[in-house]
Formats: sequence, C-alpha cells, structure tokens
Amino acid sequence: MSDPNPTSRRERRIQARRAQILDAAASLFAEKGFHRTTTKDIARAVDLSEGSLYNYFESKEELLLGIMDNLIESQNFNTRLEQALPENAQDFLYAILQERKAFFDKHGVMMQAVLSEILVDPELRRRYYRDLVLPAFEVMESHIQARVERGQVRAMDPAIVVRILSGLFNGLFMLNVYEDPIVAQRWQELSSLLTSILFDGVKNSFQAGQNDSIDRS
Amino acid sequence: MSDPNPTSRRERRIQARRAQILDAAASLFAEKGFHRTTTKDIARAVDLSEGSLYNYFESKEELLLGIMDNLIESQNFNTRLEQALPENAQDFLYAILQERKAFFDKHGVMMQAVLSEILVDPELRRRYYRDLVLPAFEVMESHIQARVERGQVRAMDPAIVVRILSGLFNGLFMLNVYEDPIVAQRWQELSSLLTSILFDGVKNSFQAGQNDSIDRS
Amino acid sequence: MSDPNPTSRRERRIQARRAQILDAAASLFAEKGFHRTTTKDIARAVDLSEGSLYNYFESKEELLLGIMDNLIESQNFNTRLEQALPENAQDFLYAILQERKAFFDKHGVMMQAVLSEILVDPELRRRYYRDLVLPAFEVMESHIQARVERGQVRAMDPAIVVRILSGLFNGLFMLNVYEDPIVAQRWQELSSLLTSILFDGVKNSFQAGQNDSIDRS
Amino acid sequence: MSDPNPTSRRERRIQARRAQILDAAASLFAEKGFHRTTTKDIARAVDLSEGSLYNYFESKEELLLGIMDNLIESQNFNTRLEQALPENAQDFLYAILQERKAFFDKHGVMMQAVLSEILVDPELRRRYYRDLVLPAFEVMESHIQARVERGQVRAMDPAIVVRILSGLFNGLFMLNVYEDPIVAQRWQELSSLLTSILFDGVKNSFQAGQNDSIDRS
DNA sequence: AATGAATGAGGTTTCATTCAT
DNA sequence: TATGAATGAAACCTCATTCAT
Repeated sequence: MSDPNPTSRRERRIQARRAQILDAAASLFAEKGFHRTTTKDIARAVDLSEGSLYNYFESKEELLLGIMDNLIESQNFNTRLEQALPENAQDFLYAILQERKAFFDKHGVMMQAVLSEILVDPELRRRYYRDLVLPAFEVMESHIQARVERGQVRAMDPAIVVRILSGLFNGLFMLNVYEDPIVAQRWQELSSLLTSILFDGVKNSFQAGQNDSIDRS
Repeated sequence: MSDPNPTSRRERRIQARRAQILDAAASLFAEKGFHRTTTKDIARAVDLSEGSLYNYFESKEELLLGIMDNLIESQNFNTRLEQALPENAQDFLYAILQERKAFFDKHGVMMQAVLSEILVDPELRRRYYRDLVLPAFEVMESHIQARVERGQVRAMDPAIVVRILSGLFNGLFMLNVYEDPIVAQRWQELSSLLTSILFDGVKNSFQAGQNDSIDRS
Repeated sequence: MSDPNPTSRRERRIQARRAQILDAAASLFAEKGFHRTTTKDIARAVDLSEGSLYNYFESKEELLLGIMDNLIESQNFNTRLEQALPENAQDFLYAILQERKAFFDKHGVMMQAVLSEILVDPELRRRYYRDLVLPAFEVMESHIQARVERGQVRAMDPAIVVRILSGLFNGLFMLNVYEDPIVAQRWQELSSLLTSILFDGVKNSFQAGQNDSIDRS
Repeated sequence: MSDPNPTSRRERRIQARRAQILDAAASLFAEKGFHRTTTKDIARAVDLSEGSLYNYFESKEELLLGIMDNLIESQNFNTRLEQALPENAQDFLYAILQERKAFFDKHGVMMQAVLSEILVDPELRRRYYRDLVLPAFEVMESHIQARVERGQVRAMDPAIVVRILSGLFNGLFMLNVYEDPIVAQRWQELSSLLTSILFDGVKNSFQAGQNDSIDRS
C-alpha cells in the first residue's frame, strides 16, 4: 500500500529534484552569471551538499544545457498555445505581444542566464540557434505565409518579416532586463502602438509631400 | 632637443597601448567570454607580459569598463553623425538601418563582450543603461518629437517609439550574432521591407473586412 | 525441513559472493590500478549496489588485503603441489618454470593488483614479505638444502640460491606483464635454456683461456 | 657583470627547480604512491605553493612522466658506462651486478615510483617498455652476441639470454624493495654465487648419475 | 615600464563511506 | 541483505594579482 509503484515514484522524486536544482541555478546564473555562481552557491540554494549535485547533473555546464532545454520546451509549449489566438491579424499580434511579456516575466531568468553565455560561447550559440531560434522561425514563417495567402496582410517575404518580429521580441526583452520603466510599466501602450504601427504605419496620412523619398524598389 | 614634448609623446604611446589592449581584450571576450579569457590570453595577444598589463589597467574588470567606455564613445560619435542624414523620414530610417549594420560589423565584438556581462551583472547593467542606453534614447526621442511636430510622421508618444526602434536594433544585433543567414546576407532587403512596414504598415490595402479588430485605443 | 543447515548454506553463499567480488576487484585493480578503480566500478562489475559491497567488505582497502590473502593461499597451494614434481633436479627446475608460467597466467591479475601497491605501501609490503615471500623462501631453502645434501647439486648457500631463483621468477613476471613477445611466446625455449644455464653454465667448454678472471672466492 | 647571460641563467634556475621538484615527487611517490601523494605534499616538500608547481609541470601526471624520463636517461647513461667494463665475461657480469646494486640504491626510489604505476597503467607501461626496456634489451643482445661470437660463452639465443638476465635484475630489485636482509647485506656474495652459477652451473661435478633427466633438446 | 615567478584563494569534481528505507 | 541518495573531505588545477628584479 505504501509502495504502489516505487520506481516511478522514485523517478518522479528525482525529476522534481532536477527541476528544483535547475530553477535555483537559473536564478543564480541570472543574478550573478554562470561563472560567478559556484556549485557551492547552487548546493546551498537547494539545500544539498555540493557532492550531491553531481548525482543529478554531470557537470556545471550541464546545468546550463538543462536550463536551455527547459527554455526550448517552454517555447515549444507557448508556440502550441498560440494556435488558439485570434484569427484577426491585428488582434493576434497584440495577443502575441502580451504573451511575450508574460513569457519574459516567467522565463526571463532562464533567458538571461542562457543568453549571457550564448553571446560568448559559439558552440552553445549554434545549439540555441538550431534548437530554439530556427524552429520558432519556421512556425512563424508558415503562419505569416498563411496570413499572406489569406490576404490578411500584404505580400511580403515571410522569412524577413519573421526576422523583424523576432528581432523586436528579442530587443524588447533586453529593454525589459534593463528595467526600462516604459517597457516595464507601459507594456500595453507599447503593444498597442506597435500593433498600430506595424499594421498602419507611421505615415502621417494628413500630410502630402512625402514623395521626395529615394526609390529603393 | 630630440624630445620637444616628452610627456605628451609618452602619454600618447601609453594611450595607444591601452587602446590596443582593449581591442584585444574585446575580441577575446567576445570569442570566449570575459571569464574564460585569462589575463595571460590577453597578455599574449598584445605581446606583453601578464604583469605589464597591470601598468595599464588596475584589474581585469577595468578592461570591461574600458570596453564599455569605448562603446559609449563610438555610439555618441555615431549619434552625432546621424545629424547629417536625410531629412526625408523614410530615407532617414533606411539610412539608420544601414548605419546600424555597419556599427554591428565594426563594434559588434565589443557589444558581444559587454552585453554578455550586462545580462548578469546588475551594477554594470545600470551603468550601461544610464550612460549608453538612456542618452541614446533622449537623442532619439527629441529627434522623433521634432519629426512629429513637423508632421513627417503621425502623432505618437516618442518615448514608446524609441523603445520599439531600440528594441528592433538590439534584437537584430542578436540575430546578427547568431549568424542568421538572412540577417547576414539580406540586410538591405530587410531594411527596405522594415522601412516600408514601419511607414506604410502591413495592412493589405486591397482587402476590406479587417475592421472586426478589438478596439484598444 | 527444506533447510537442513541454513547457516552454512547462507555462509557459503556469502563466501561465494566475497570471492566473486574479490575476483572482479582484482581484475579492475590490475587493469586500472587500485586508486583509479572506484567502488562504483566494482559494484557494477558484480552487479551489486555500492552500498551492498560494504556488507561483504569493510573498506576498499580490505579488498586489497583479501586479494593478497587469495594470492598467499594460491601460492601455498602451489607449493604443496610442487612436492609431487620430479626427483631429478634439472627436470624439477624445468617443471617449476612451467608451473610458474601457469601461475602467472592464472593469478597474474592478482599479482599485478597487489604488487603495484606493495611497491608503494610499506605496511602492505611488510605483510606481503612476511606472509608470502618469506614462507616461500623457507620451503625453497629446505628443498634446496635437501638437494645439496643428496649431492644433486653442488654445495651452495641455499638462502642465496633462493633469492636468485625468486628474483628470476619475479623478474620474468614483470616481463610477462610488459607483454614481451619472447616471454609470452617462447616460454618453453626460455625454460630449457634457463635450466641448461643454471645447471651447466654458459661457459664455452671448448675454449680455454678464461682463467684470467679475478678470484673472488 | 651581474648579468652575463641572463636567459641561460634563468633557464638553468628553472631546470634546477624542475629537477628538485621531480626528486621530491619521486621520493614521495615511492613512499606513499602516486595517488596517495597530493600536489600539496609535493609543494610542501620543495617549499613552493601548490599553484607554483604548475609553472613547472602541467599536471601531476607529467611529474610521473618526468621521473620516467629521468630513469630512462640514467639508464642510458649507465649503459654507456658499461662499455668500460672488463673484457673477461665473468668479471663483466660481476661488475654489472655491482653496478645494478648501485643503480638500485641511487635510482631505486624513481623505479619504485614508476614501476608501481607501470603495473596498472597500460599506456605508461607501453611507453616504459618501448623507451626503456626494449632499448636496453637491444644493447644487451648485441653485447651477448659479440661474446658468443668471440667464443667467450657458448652459443645461445641472445634474445632469450637477455630476458633471463633482465628478469634477474628486475626480480632482485623487487627483493631489494622488500628489504630482504640477504639481498640488502650480502649482495657481493650473491653476485659471486650468481656469477659462478651462470658460468659454471650448479651441477655437482663430483656426482654421476644425473643422466636420467628427460631430454628436451 | 617590463618581466614572469610566486602566490593563495577558490573552483569543480571525485569518491569512499554511511544510513534510512 | 540490498539499495542508492547523501555526504564532506579532499584532490587537482586555475588564475588574477603582486612584487622583486
């Protein structure tokens, strides 16, 4: 009775510990950076001995990879969620922006921890790009392509649009990290204006005489 | 006699060495990260002994600060240059995008080195935000404000527009770091499309029935 | 009823496990050395958990002692066997050499494991010398003494002869460990020549004029 | 004046330190074994900080290799010396045995340190066999071959004789390590008897009736 | 200014052993 | 008896920094 399925229970306990360790590590990495965080710090944070950490992870490096895997999974999860967003393109973008902000708030710590190393570790970067960035691009591209085909937005190269949007999200995340007050406190306004700009442009419709632009077509 | 202004000559030689060390350090930091780069690495790269480095910098940390100062200066320099860009708003944006790409290519190494630490060092981050990000925002804001006032673009909160643009630039830099082929090879197309989107929007002008959007104004 | 002699059966099972563990440990120690072999390695080799090992041995060190005890016992066993060897002295030596090679092949792994530590652990070394080397010397000495008395070999200090023979056996074991091809593949030739040299010497009987040797008698 | 050849003086100081460290390491390795000797032990023995050791050696492992190299060099040196030994074969052997004992007394510590690991480290073993054992065999073989050709000893396969002699030396070293009193205190007697046995055999010349030996020729 | 050996604090990792289950 | 997670001591090694030359 006290032991209905011991293996799976044990397995579950182990997975829980792993998750707990990864969370603690991500927080510390985000706070102080991967290199300034010692295995002792992590051990203390999860109330384990340093040696015991190595029953769960083979190396400190693997903690970072584990965090990255979590990030990839969270991202995939969110991608699936997005299927349920509004059909109307403008509403969709607005919703995505809300979702992004929520994602930052929930997983920003992991992103900080990982991005910091991504910037200076070519191997890790390739992996991140291949396993997280590119897959997201593909989903986004076909989504945009579909909207183009349905005439919801004008004809544009989806590959490029995706880079623009992804760039936006990434960059806004950085501002979020800086704790820029506008990004932190006026996200909804920002979302509205951004949505409006992307759909309608910034052109002042009441003014003529913008025709002196150099033709780059 | 052979030495009309010894102090200044000596001073100049020292400054040149400092610059050389900072460049080497930035490259190494970008390649392997601040923490994985040893003072020995840096010494070797500039053909100095480890000990001699400390005649030019008080600590390794100070190298990072020095790189950041260089970055701030480069950015101020570029900001001044931008005064000379086209009056036409659309052309201006396009030109800025070209300039950004050039900036990445020239100073990307320093940005990588610094951003990586920015992400995980609150003190450094505050400093970066205060000395580089915010000043740039202010210049941009007044610029945008001016364009709004002249009716070149429609009325928008310049503070928010600035975040959007800055986000874009930052995010595109990240994609540049990932060596995303589209960002790397089709920057001009990207610039054109982005300019066009920001000015005219993505709305498909030939289609009606996009009016079912939720009103968020 | 189904258990006529429970203690002894259990006892036997335990002894079997102990033996199995010692064998596995000896193999691993010989392969990688005592210190490079972990208790986990041993546990895996005998399909037990690390903790369970300690139901059979109090410490890793004790495994080494156990192996040494096995070695001592094997050696005693072989010493007893040797009683049955040919009476003819030359044949006896030849037979001993064959037996030695067989011993190396069977127990070489244990010898390697133990000798490696013997060389650098004074305590262990004393024990090995006292419990294995010296007893063997004593048996050999009286054996040689007997042959001398029976006039089968010329008068020599048996104590010294024993060192010479023992040295030979030990040293040939080392060459065996090195996998020297001659020792590995031409043992019988080696035995024959060695027997012949020890009995008849290397002196070239057909040549005179070797009498200029310094007299050391 | 105080600096006639700085580089070479520095170089010499470094080499002296390296040698000093190797000596200390060899002693400790022989006393307690490679693995039980810590880098801290070695540092203490040479009055250096642990970190400074690594200015002279890249790893602890390299210390062992360094000791082995010293051993190889000493052996080569001794091999060259042996050219000067007596022409008379019996005297030659006797002299070699004296030299061997001196070698044990001088380099025994290094041999213990190295042999212990040799026994349980296949890679190291191969290297030792290739760089020290085999070269010595070759010199010995041609030496013996020459004596055979000059008729100083009877016709024998030099390769096998070399194994026998080398085995003897190796094995006597082991007994030396055991501090066997006979080997330690009566080496000259042992040398004499051994020389006599090898040249004249142990056969009791005054006795007939040893012809019942099995023929193995 | 330049050197580079010396330092020592501290980092990651290993591993024999224990003990609650 | 069997298990294997937990431990903690200690090992090897790195590296920013100092300082005598």
